[in-house]
Amino acid sequence: MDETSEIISQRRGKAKALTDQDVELYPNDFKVSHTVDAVKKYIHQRTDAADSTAVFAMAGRITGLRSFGKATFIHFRDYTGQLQAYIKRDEVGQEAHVLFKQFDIGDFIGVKGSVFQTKTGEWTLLAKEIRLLCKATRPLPEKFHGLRDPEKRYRQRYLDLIMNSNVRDIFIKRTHIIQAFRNFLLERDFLEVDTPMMQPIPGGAEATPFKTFHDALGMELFLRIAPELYLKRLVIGGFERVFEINRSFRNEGISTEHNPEFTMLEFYQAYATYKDLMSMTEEMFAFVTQQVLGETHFTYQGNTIDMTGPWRRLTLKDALSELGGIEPSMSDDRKRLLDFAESKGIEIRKTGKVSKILMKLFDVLVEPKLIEPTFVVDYPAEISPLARRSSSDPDMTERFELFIGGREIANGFSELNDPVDQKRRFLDQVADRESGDKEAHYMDEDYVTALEYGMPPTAGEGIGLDRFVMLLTNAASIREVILFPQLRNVGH
RNA sequence: GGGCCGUUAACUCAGUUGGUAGAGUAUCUGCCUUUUAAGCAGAGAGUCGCGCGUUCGAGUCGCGCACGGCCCA
Repeated sequence: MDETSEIISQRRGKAKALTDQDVELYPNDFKVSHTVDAVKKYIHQRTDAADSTAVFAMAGRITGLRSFGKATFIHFRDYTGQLQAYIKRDEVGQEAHVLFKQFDIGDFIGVKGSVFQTKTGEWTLLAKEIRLLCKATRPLPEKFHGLRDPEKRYRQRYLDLIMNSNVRDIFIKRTHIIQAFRNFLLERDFLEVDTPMMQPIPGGAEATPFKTFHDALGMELFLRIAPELYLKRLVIGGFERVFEINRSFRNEGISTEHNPEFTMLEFYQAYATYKDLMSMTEEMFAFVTQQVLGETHFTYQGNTIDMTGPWRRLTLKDALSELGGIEPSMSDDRKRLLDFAESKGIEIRKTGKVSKILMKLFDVLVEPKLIEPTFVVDYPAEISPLARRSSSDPDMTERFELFIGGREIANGFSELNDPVDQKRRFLDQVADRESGDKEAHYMDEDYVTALEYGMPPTAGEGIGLDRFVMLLTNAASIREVILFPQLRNVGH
C-alpha cells in the first residue's frame, strides 16, 4: 500500500535521521503524571489566570502543528482529550529544539511543563522538556477534510477514530449503551452468563449458520445463530433470571442492517410472561436512553422518537390491515395474498407457508411505517416454534416483536415449556427443512430432554444491540456502529 | 444474486466535444518566538482501481474484472 509514495519515503528518511542522531524512535520509559482531562480540571479549579509553577508530565499524539521557526504551537491528544502545547527554543533548549523540529503530525510525544494562557485565552502547556515517544512513518489524512472514503474508514478504522471525533463518540456511546443494559439487568437480579458460540446443533432462530470443524473431536460445529436454547437450559438448571450479551453469527447477505456477526442481548425470566417483558422493555429502553443521552427522546433519520412508555401494542392482524392494507379475510387465502403482493411489486417465493407470505408482506409494507416504538403481538405458531401457544387460540403464540425507527429491534415471547409440543414443532421444522427451507430450525433432542426435566413458566427476549445503537447514534448503516464491519478481502 | 453510482497526488475533490493531468490541504526548502485550517516566497509529488478493446491518440468511449456505497432480492 503506497510503499513508494514520496511522503512515506520522507517520513522514513526522518526516522532514519533521528536514529542517526541517537534518538530512540520507540522508547517506553516516559512516565505520565496527568491526562489532558486532569489538567483541564486543574485549570478550571484555578481562580486566577496567573502563571503556575505546577509541572505536568503529559503524553499524546500530535494532531496539529503551527511553527514559527524558533517557537511552535502544537495540539496533542490523549484518550481524554486534546490540549495545546507551546514549544519554545528558549524553554526546551537548543538541542531538544533541533530534534523537535523533526517531529511530525501523527508522532507521539512526551511533554513536561506548566500551564499558561495565551493571548487568545487558550490554556496551553508551556514545554520545558519535549521528547519523541513514537515516530509515525505514515502521514495522517489531512486535517480539514478528514477521512471520508467509507471503504478506507472501515478497513483502517484506526484512522477513522483518529480523524473523526463523531466516530469516536459513536463507539464510546455504544459501550455506554451496553453498560446501561447490563446495569439495568444486574439491578434486577439477573445473572450474566456465557454460553457456547460453537454449537453442534445451531438453534434458537431461523437462519443459515456458519460451519466450522473441530479437528481433535473430529466434529462439525456451527457458529451460533442465537444463544436461546442454552440460556433456557440454564433456567431449567435453576438460574431463573439469566442474560447474555454477545455475538451471534448468521450466514446471510450484508446490508445496512445486517452484519454476519452481530451483538444480541438475550434474557430470560422465570414466572414472567411476554406481557411482563413488554413492560420491562419499556422501562429498560427508557432507562438506557436516559442514561446515555440524558433524556428519553432523540432524532433518528429525521424522525423524533420518544422511548417513554407505554408504547402502542397492536396485533399482527391489525398491523397488516391497518398499515399494510391486507384485509383479514385475505389472511388465509394464498392466491389472493400472492396477487396482492404482485400488485405491490413484491416478489415472493410462492411455495412457502401462508404465514411466511404474510410476514414478507409485513416486512415490506408495515415495518418501515413503525417509527415510534410499537409492539406487534400475536404471531402464528407455525412461524414461532419456540413460543408458547395462546390459551385462547392454539394456532397463535404469546409473542411480540418490537419495532422502532422502521426496524425490528426486539423479539420476545412466553417460552414453550411443554416437551411434547416442542418435539412436535421441531418435527414440523424438520419437514420444512426437508422441503427446501434452509433456514428452518434443526431438531434438538437434547433440548427436548432438558424440557422433560421441567422448565418453569418463563418468558425470554432478544434485543439487537447494534440496531439499538444505530437509533441512539442516528446511524443509517450498521457498519457505522460496528468497529470492524465485514468486508471482502482485497485481492493482491 | 440484480440495478444505479463511485474508484484521479498522502487526504478531500475538479478534469469540457477523446488531444501528453489540475486545485486546496498535507509534504519539502527558506523566512518567521503567542498561533488556531497561522502567514509569506519557492519546489517536488500521479500505474487516473486492474485488464482487454475502439482510435492516429483514452482519465474521458466500449466490454470484462476487483473493491466500495445506496437501493432491490
